[in-house]
Amino acid sequence: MLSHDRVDGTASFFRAHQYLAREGEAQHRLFLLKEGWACRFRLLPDGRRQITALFLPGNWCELAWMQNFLPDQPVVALTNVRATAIPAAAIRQQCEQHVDIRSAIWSEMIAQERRQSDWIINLGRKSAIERLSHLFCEFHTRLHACGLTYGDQFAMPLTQIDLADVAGLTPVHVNRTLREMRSRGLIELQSKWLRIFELDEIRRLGLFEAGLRETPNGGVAPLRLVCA
Amino acid sequence: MLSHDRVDGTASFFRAHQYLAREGEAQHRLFLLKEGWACRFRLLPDGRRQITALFLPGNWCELAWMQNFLPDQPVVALTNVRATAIPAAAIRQQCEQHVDIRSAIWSEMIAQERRQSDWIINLGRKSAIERLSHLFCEFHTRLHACGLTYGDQFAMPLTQIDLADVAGLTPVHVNRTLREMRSRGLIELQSKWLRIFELDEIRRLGLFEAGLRETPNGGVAPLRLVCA
DNA sequence: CGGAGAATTGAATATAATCAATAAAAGTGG
DNA sequence: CCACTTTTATTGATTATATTCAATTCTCCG
Repeated sequence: MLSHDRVDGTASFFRAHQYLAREGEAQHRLFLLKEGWACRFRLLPDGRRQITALFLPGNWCELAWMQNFLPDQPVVALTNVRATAIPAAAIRQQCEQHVDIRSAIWSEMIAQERRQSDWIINLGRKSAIERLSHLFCEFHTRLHACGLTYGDQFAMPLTQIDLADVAGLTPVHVNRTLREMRSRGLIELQSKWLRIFELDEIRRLGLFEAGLRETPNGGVAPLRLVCA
Repeated sequence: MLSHDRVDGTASFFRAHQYLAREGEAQHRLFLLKEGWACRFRLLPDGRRQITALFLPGNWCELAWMQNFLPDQPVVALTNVRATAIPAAAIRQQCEQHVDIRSAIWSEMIAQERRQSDWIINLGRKSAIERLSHLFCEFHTRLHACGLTYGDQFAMPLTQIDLADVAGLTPVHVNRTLREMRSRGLIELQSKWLRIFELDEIRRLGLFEAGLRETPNGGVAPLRLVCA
């Protein structure tokens, strides 16, 4: 669909726990994730951590760096990560020249904002089991979009500590909530592999609205940038 | 700075509680707020409400509509609102043609995303008093940027119910927390007028990091679109 | 095999929600 | 401008959800 011959992407690899970006260190390349999970987070002075975004295969990390080279939050790999690194300037240039790239970037940005909005709703108004249910639905939808689901199951590499830092809970409470979900026959989670038995029921439970999320760019073809 | 002669903005007025946009109703104009506050929110089936964004004077409501005409969340005026309505198509066109407009829009988008990220941290990891403190700092910073603060005080039109729906708390708990803040001599809040006595202390308390937020566009002049 | 991080469970505690009632303030219409 | 209604603010008492502290077990990895 798109020719990106002029975008010189560099293959990059990160190991789990390795930083893709640090707070305040200029970042002149964006990463297009090919494989693995990463997250953006903030650490409060007393050690509390909140994950503010998850980057999954297909996602850009981070579009904001196109405009502002100084990340205000660190990004760290949660698993081994394979990505394509592309100079911010090159993307800007491509953006200038091609309508469809512009549109794709813009759509990705809006999708990101929408997920953030969902998280706000999650954190502000939902119980622990609702939050985790919603989260699992989100994972399923996002991974499904890039062909990484296998029916009702998929790789979910987050530890309970990570889940806690996403869902705004303590690891202990995440543990108990997962137990509850397991005992109710809703999910199966072991060895970083998640199976959702009752997707519809979990969607209801998590108040997940898939419909709206399926067309984040309102009819524009969901073009995905692919780099060399 | 910018000539916008080709952007035909229409003056629009809304009364408090009037909808600027409804979920699923196509929205072909964006609003540039001149005066008053509005919010975007989601209502859960059982009545829980979470406000996911606040629009203050100077803000666009909403940039996402440039790409996607169908809002996925309603926007309602919290006070009387005066705004300029501009066709999404016109903004897109201006965006295509002018680098500085493109840059300004992009910066606004990033600033919005950053505020959302802050809210996630707020909701996920902070206590009630920390959340409200952070919120008040955010209001102060945002209003200060458009000249609507008077020293340490400013108009803060949210009811305790609104505050609760922003901060992910119950109105009752907001009430008690405000009482606590008052009794500690941190703030004064009456008749929709907020005075912050100890801004530095409230910033510490709310874990508010103003520094990062002051330069949302990384050195690019903070150009603000002004319409006829 | 050994060690570190992760998962699990119990008990006690804390923060915030819920229920309920009253008081104050703001909006409405005559 | 005043009576009336509705919304908002306030407080107390009780309950619920989630946290904290602590200890043990399990898993993964080198």
